Amino acid sequence: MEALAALADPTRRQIVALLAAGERGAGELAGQFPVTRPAISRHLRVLREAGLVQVRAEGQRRVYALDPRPLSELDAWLAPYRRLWAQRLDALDTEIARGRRARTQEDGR
Amino acid sequence: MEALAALADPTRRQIVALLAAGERGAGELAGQFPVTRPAISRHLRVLREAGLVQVRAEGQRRVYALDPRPLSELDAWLAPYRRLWAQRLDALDTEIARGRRARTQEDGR
DNA sequence: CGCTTACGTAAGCCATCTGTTACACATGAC
DNA sequence: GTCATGTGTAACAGATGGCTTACGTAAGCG
Repeated sequence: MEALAALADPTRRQIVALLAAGERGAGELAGQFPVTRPAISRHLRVLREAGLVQVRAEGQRRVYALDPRPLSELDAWLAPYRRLWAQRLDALDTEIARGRRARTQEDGR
Repeated sequence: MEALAALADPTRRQIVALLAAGERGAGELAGQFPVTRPAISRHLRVLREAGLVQVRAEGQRRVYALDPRPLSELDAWLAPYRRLWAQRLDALDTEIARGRRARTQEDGR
């Protein structure tokens, strides 16, 4: 789950979102953000090391592409928790009622 | 997506995993980790501020419970990307073959 | 009332992260 | 070759993060 650390940064999430729409060159990406190009270069490095993006050289340009596999891993990590909110949505009223009843008894309120 | 930053830390992910199995007191949680209790207290604070856990006082104990809503948000954030790896799984063989041709000349499967 | 238990918080230390400016180094145009 | 273009890296400053050792505080017990 190294991807989580990479995705913790908002700029990197935006980069990922941009790349989801298609490949882009490094400079082209950098132009979308209010920070300097080296800063974006670093972000790209982090994303690369997390396996979230892949680069290929195209002449003097570096073209970045999203690699969705770590996102898929994240999805898998999330899977076991899904029943928690599914349950909550399915039986919202009863869950809340049950919880409130239990609390009320305990608190004596 | 503040939850992503909270979940970037492995200890906090473990806490979340523990709480997925049921509520626990702060000390009980701290006992599961090789760090000191104040460190866990801080982690719990971060999780609380990210909305991932809720606390209730039970006498002098603080009982923590997982709140799955931020996880659900994370799931929603992830949703638009799902088509990417679904697509990729379809064409996995070709993708991998192309990527690895440089290293392995062997091509059995 | 003390004393213990179960916590949270404050202060300080060190590592890591993010940003900047300055620089190195290929690629392409001439 | 010379110069511009595209991009990564180095070095540094400032902020943030996580850990530890005190310390504060409220709930229970005698």
